[in-house]
Amino acid sequence: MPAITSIIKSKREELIDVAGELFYKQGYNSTGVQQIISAAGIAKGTFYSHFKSKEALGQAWLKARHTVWLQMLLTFLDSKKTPKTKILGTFEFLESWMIECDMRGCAFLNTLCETPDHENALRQEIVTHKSELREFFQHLIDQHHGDHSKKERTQIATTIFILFEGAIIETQLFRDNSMIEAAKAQVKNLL
Amino acid sequence: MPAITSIIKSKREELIDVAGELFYKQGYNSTGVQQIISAAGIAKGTFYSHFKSKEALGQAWLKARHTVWLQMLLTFLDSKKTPKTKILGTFEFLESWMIECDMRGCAFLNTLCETPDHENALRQEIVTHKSELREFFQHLIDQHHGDHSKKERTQIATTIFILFEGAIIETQLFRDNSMIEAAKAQVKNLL
Amino acid sequence: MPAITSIIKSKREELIDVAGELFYKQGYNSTGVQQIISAAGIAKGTFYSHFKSKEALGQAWLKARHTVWLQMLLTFLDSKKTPKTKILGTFEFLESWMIECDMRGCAFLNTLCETPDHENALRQEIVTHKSELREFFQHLIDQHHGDHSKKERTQIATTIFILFEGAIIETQLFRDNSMIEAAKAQVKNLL
Amino acid sequence: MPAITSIIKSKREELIDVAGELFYKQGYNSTGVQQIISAAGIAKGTFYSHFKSKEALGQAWLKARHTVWLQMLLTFLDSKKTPKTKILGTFEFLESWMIECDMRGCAFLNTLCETPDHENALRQEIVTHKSELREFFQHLIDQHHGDHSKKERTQIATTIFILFEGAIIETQLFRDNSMIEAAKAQVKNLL
DNA sequence: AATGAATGAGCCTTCATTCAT
DNA sequence: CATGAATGAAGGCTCATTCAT
Repeated sequence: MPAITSIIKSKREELIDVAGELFYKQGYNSTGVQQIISAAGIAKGTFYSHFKSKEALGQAWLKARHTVWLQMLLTFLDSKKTPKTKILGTFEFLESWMIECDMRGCAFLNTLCETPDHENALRQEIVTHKSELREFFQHLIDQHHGDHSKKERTQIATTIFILFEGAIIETQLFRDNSMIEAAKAQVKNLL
Repeated sequence: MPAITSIIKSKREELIDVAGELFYKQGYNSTGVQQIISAAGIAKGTFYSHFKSKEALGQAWLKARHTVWLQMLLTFLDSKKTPKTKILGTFEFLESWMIECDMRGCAFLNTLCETPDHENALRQEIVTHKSELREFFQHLIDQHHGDHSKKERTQIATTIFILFEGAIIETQLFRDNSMIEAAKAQVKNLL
Repeated sequence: MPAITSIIKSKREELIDVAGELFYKQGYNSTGVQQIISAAGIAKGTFYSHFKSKEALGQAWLKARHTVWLQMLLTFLDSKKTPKTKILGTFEFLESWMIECDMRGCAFLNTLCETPDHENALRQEIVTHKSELREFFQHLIDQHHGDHSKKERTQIATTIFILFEGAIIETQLFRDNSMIEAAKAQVKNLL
Repeated sequence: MPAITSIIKSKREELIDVAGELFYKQGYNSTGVQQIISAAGIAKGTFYSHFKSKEALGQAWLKARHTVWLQMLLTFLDSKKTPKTKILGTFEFLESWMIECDMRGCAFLNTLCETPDHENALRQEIVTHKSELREFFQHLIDQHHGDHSKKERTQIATTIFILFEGAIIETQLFRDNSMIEAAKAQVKNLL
């Protein structure tokens, strides 16, 4: 039985799941190791046999979250067939995501704000995630605006990225989707 | 004598200053009351005679920060004479501010991300600050685009606001001013 | 009532007493803060309002121990009237002390051996204590051997000091007073 | 192949070596099993298949250290041809040893001070080591002072032993060789 | 033999707040 | 108005050892 369950999900992965949920809901700093192990039903020492520190768990969480989130987005966009509809769909995804998470916002941006020290180990995961998100927009814009210069395409993709990010954080603050609507409307003008 | 010194700066204001610096640098949650009173050179009890809780101090800090920050912005924009140059100047202000604060970002957005509970007392101050910032852009756009419809003007001001916010948070992450440049370039197109 | 008891012994001094007993019996490293506060009947936070760290308590302990120990020695030597009998009396004191403490040895030497890092804050207290003990022997030898050269007197006092120290540590190991006897016999030859 | 490598050094011996270095540098109590296995590059279970406890490893370490240390001493004394020069040479050995180990002192005395419980299993190894060291001096004195009575010879050998021990611990404290010099000067007078 | 997950008590220290002085 | 002792839960992490694989 342990063999079978371990095929399904390793203890390590389970720990990332349990901790990740708490990290997202309560914030990384506000979530204690004690709380994580209580939720996971394991002992302190066991935790530290899987992760050398809370920070290492935090890193693993963000790494996993990057994959999961991107997959969620791509699944959402599956029905959209053109670069343009995919880009606009990304903002629709944002709307449904924000409603679902009760406007909790982005795990990466939240963690960014919680880590003033820019040499913090978590920062690299955040940089990676956001870089790839910008790349995602860039890729779609390159397809959609194939006739524009590279410089123009970069400017447009970056603008969309900034609008996306700004929309996330302001939705988190104002707790309604009006900012996403405004961002999406502007994006439409750019396409 | 106390009257004179209190004209210069009251104990309460001094406390807000000292705590504010720590809150901004280290984050609100990561700054302890003990550290604040040590830095301020006062006793525990004294602290609680000025503020009923750390949260109350946090509120006072954000309230004061709103005023100070806006004043900094307006001073920066003093030389700009038109709505258009004032709006673009706001992004120039952002650039110089981010360099000065070593890309620490916005105290309000950082605190937002640290307070998952949206009923947190600090949230109201953040909402107020960001609402007024959006209003500030709205006011300038209303002047600049007097011929546009109200709906159009709202859309443009909101877009600029979102670009401003997104630029802040991404500058904080990537630690260079390229995002502000991109945002400013887009704003230029809107004016 | 609190006023009166505080005249007799402050909480801080009581804490040093309680901790000191544990430090001596179990060793500095093997005594936890939790155990100290349990024995003292106070809360964790209270402890840290009196001492900024366990190390600070350790320093205070050794500082106090130096005074107390020297007083014990001087009291023991009160009946001895000449430098010679005082020196030999010091070894008699050692005998009775070792019996009383069940051969636990010297708190300073024990702590020395527990602190490999020679920059450890406790080390200075140990150096001070042992320096003053050597000085104590020096003073008595200077009186007893007033006709000898300074160099000779220094050599003799240092020898006695080394014999004293060696006798302590070996008594601690072999758990009988034979080493003290041998040391004392040698000291007799030097006087 | 395992046979050949085991001729060179068994896993057990390697473990003693690795642990011993840590025990000596950091102290027995301050060195954790985890640190030992990390340094040795083996797993927890492997460790406990070689030693039933940390204490058992400690015993093995001291047992080995006794042999190694004595060998180091004898090698150092190889060039000394008389009992007298061998005894004085022992103090010269002490000087060079203390310099080499950065005044870390004697592993046996350090461990003695870390083990308040005199029934501790490590104590026996320490007793054995120090007893043999005293015997070593006794042996040389018996040769050198063949004309003295046994009682006199015992007194002299014990005195030298105590001076040696006292010199070790005070060199550890004061971090210079002056105590060894003084002890050696006194020993000269006894020969 | 060797692995490393599991245990749970313990490490030192800080948390925000209260309250008697 | 100021002081700082008092609280006790919580912070992240290590301890020596066991045991199923």
